[in-house]
Amino acid sequence: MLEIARIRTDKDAIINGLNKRHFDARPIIDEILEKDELWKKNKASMEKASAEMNSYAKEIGSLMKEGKKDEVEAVKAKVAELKSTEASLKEVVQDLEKAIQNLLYQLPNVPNELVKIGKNELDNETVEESGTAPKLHEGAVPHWELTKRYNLIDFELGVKITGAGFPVYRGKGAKLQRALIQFFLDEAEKAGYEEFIPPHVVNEASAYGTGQLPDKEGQMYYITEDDLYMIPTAEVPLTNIYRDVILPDENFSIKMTGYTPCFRREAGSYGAHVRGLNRLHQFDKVEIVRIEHPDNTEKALGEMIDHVKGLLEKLGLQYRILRLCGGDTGFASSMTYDFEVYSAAQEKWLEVSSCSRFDTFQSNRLKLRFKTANKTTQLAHTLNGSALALPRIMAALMENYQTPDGIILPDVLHKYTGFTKID
RNA sequence: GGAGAGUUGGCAGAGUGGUCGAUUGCGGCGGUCUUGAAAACCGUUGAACCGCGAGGUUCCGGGGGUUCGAAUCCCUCACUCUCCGCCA
Repeated sequence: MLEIARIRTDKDAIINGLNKRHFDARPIIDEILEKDELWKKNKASMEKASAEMNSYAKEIGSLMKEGKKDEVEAVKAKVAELKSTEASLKEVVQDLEKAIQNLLYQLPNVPNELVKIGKNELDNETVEESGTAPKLHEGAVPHWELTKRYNLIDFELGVKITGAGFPVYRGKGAKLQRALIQFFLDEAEKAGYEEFIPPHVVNEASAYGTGQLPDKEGQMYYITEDDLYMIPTAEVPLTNIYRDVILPDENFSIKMTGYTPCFRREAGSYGAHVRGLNRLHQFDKVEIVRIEHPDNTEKALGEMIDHVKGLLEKLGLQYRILRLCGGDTGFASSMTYDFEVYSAAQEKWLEVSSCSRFDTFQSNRLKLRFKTANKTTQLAHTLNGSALALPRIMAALMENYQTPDGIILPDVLHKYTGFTKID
């Protein structure tokens, strides 16, 4: 959520920035500013009435002590009028606050200056590309054939137990998945991230804190009986660790990681997009989250990108990095880099990671602040990225490392899996 | 699931209708003393909003009510703890 103070001072910059998303913010911002002016006016009158009432109340207090009953009655009469004035002003003020809040919720984050104008994924810029596509043998097949051939993942069994999009991993498939999680967590720890195992369901306040609510309500599984949401990513519980926190000074750089399953309803997709591991309702992911001083955000994002690159290089997967255009950048993000690995058998790029900076968009909702040198409070910056999402990594590993004799795993995984080959 | 007790500032913990945004202790910060440190002593120490400022308003779990006046009384919701039951 954008800060109202920033809208007051930087109106034009915000409107221009949001144009890069093809989002016309002007009508909303004009309405916000108009209501904001009214709010200030009414609030000032209301506070003036409150101040008068407070002083009368004190006066009554001292008159009571002196036992001047009749004078008390006279003062009470004066208060009665003020009270109804204050009550009606209060109603106006609260209505305005609610309306402004609702308008603010509609504004996405302002894209970073590096972000290019654009409508959708076709306008994303490729900023880096590594290696070349592996040459597969004659008769190479997509991962959904391989999972069946080697009995690694049973999609039909998941349908029986739960429904589409909830695969059952078994045997070496389950082990490979667990090995990758362990590998990713170890690498994150080496890079200085503290590991957490957070709750997999969160309350409403947490879902608001990171911006899943109110914009993406339909994306999350909702447990009505207890008013809880199943997490769509570890970003939600991890970032919310710092909800309503004021860090004591400016010297901080908080680095967290966590493995969790992620639950997404993902309504409205079909066909090849959801085939096999390409899109699931439940999948595993290791997430990295950072809370940074605004001066350090750019550097932090760079480090996260380098970390993800390192993982993909160790796994020997060809990848490319995209800087998302305005229209494709997530609602809360000011800049997002997507990592895609090349799936040789499907002959297409699969998104395996997304690293984003949110600047103050999340921290404003979270009330995540730090104390500056001169004792004021300032909003911190939040960032997060996948390092990495498991299903498409699994898919790419299986497809790209397949041979006529089986799937030969990259060296780095051997100590985690306990086997080198799936056949 | 049943019964009871709670929720106050970074923490501990007072406060049951009127100068209470809140006694006190610890912690933090500044100072005196000291070669330095500790101890002792003195001072200081929550957040949000409006305002150039002076200043004002709001916040004692959330919401609502009673009252001229609420941390304090009433209603309601949430959460925490204790005991019992059930159970990994």
